[in-house]
Amino acid sequence: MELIVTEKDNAARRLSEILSNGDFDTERRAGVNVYRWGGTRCIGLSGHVVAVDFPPEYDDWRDVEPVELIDAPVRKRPTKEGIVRALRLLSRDADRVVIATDYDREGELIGKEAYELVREVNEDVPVDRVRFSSITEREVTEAFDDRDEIDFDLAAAGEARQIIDLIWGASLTRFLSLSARQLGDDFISVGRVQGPTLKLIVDREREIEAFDPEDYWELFADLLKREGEETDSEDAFDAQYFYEDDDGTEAERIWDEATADAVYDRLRGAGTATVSSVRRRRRADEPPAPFNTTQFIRAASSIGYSAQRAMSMAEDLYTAGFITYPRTDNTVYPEDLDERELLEDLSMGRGFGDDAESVLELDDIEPTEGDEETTDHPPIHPTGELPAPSELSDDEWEVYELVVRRFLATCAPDAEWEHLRVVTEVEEGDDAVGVDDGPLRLKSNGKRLTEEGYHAVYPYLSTNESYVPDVSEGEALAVVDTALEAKQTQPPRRYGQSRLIETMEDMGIGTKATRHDVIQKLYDRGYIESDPPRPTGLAEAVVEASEEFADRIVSDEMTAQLEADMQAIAAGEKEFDEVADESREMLSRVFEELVESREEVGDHLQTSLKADKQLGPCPECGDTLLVRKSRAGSYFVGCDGYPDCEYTLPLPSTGKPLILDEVCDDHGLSHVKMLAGRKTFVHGCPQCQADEADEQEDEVIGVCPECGEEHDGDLAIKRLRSGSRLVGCTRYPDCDYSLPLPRRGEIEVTDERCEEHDLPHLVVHSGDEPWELGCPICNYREYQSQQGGSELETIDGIGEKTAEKLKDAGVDDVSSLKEMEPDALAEKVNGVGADTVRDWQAKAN
DNA sequence: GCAAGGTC
Repeated sequence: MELIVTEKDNAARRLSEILSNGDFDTERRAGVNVYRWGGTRCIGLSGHVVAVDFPPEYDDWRDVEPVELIDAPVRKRPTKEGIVRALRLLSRDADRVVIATDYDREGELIGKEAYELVREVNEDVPVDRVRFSSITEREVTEAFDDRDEIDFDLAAAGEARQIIDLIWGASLTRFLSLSARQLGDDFISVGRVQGPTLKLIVDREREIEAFDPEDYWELFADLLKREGEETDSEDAFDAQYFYEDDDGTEAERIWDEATADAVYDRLRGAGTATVSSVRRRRRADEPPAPFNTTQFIRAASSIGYSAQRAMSMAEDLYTAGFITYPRTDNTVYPEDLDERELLEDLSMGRGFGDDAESVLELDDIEPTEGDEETTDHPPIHPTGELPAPSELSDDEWEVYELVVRRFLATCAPDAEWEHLRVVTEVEEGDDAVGVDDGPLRLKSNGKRLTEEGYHAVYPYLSTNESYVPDVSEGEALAVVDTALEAKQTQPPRRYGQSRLIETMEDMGIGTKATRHDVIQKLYDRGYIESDPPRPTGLAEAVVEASEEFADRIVSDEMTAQLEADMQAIAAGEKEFDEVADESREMLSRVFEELVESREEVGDHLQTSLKADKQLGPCPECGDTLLVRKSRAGSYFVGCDGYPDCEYTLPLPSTGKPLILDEVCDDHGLSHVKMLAGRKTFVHGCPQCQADEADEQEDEVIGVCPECGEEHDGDLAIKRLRSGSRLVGCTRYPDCDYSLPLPRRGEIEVTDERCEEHDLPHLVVHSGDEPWELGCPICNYREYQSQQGGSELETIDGIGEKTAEKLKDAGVDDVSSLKEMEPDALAEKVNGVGADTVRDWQAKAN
């Protein structure tokens, strides 16, 4: 039997289709798909199925000095048990094995890992390596006719990366966490990629903080063409004062007020401006290049999606077969992509079908190309498989349409703009002051889209025009309005997520598949908050400590050096051991200094951590109020003087608190924002919230359905000290019956009553339109039924569709998921492996 | 409970 191993299930299936001429069977081994035809079996891995790690005796952070990790043994451990088991089972019976993982460095390493697993159970079987850059009939056939061997040098280059990342990352992460006594969930991490990324954000924040704004002035005028005596002020157009600075370059900003005033006096006194030059230019506006991951994320962010969310939707669209693989650097469509055929498929699509057809009508379709041409995956484009209307959520559809329209755009013609630049000279008014030796000049820039081109099918880029009329040299224009605007230079802007990813790409850190994950990790670690991300005090302290003692971990040089070393290993010029040992020595030197400064580093980190949580003075004892976390995991405000001072204030139960810059005038406490994705809201001053709740009387609206008959409990609208509102029993805490109410808006109790529950209908007044909440019990029931059946979706990695599939397999809640045998469940659910099930079960616990 | 890199 011949066994073919690919990097992922998807590739295994497509490869099998080609090699078997579409005639293959699918079987399941240990919960993993195996494709079978004739004497051949094909199995897909899931990327790396083994990981490097330290032996278990190094697991306890408190037992091991971080420095010991530098020379600790490193072993490989299976991480995808099911796949490893299936691979071993198949390898025993194989008389030939073919490694067909991706054609890149990481693919070579994944191939070597598979090779080692095969060797464990089968010492003699010959192992071939085939390389192809896209899974097409021609390339695959050629690759299988021309088999090669595994490139162990290339794989070793990848292994060097693994081990260096592990040793540096783990030892420094543990050192920082231990020195600041941050163990458990709140550990403090650093790494080769997250380090420089964090420094990028912190450096920008430093620039912003250090920024010293400068005053400047700009002058504007509205000009109007004089046509006989008729003038229409709606046709006025903008002009801006400019001059030539000392270098002879054009400048608009005037840096001192006296000059600005003097020039403005001249401008204001003028009634006429005479056209001194007219320049007309046509400019071609080429359609954008095909999408790689970074540019896709950028475009998705321009329509409002975070990097993480855009990628997760793209992955779903890919798994469902609607778009190509979303992790790619390639910006050149492969030769074998038939654009016409794809356009024909897309022309049947709702929403963009007509646009696809309009592109099809072109005589010549020549798609744009970007700078980067790689061979592993094509740029992201639609597959031509069209989703049915109900198959995608609104958001997914929006992202899908973006990918489709980007493809259309790359095949569409150039757009064309006409730029018109008009320079006018202003006649001096009566009380003019001679500030400027030459004439006072104004410029107007107009642009008009003369050919819509690709914009017709790709509406995501601005096509705003600015109006400047046809004028000729020597023509006199009326100055109808003038303005002197005082401005200030602005600090640099914070990086947005997509800009950050682009910068990481430019710096060469991370990969197309990991950059967005790294940013997510920075959020998870409490290093950045909000969007665009702002660094916390902790982040600043981590970067400062790293800069002082382990500069490499926050510098992109570490990656640059590593890349060079990996090249050398791959080329056979350096040995793996040599590179790894050099790196170990360098890390040892870092630790020599670090260990001496352990306390200093720890104190600094701890101080910053505390500062991130400080709200202001405690009204009881004058010490500091801090955001704290209860044992149960909920947040509250407590006094730093605890246990001497037991003052507390509650916080809302949804979200993670973020302390804002704004401070309450009455209590001197910082305002608090609760971060909870789309449900994020500003809580404000927690003391004010509590005080308002204390002042507000409960409003009785009916009888408690739980204890009313027995104990005369009433239902009332209550406001809690945490700011939330509910309908609850007046006998609380003896009776804890409650129904949720919205946080915002005034609640009106109407005369209309619910017959079933004998409660009044409620109306919520927030925003412009009041909305009918109705009977609170009916409202809650409806809410619950909408949420019903989706308890599984609370587990990270299970979405709506997967939950649906699990339900079909008889698993409809978390507890029955936990009871399932992973292999058995994987057998039943298509596209889900036993490892995934184990992963879910671990998360559920 | 560490990193970064694959993939889902």
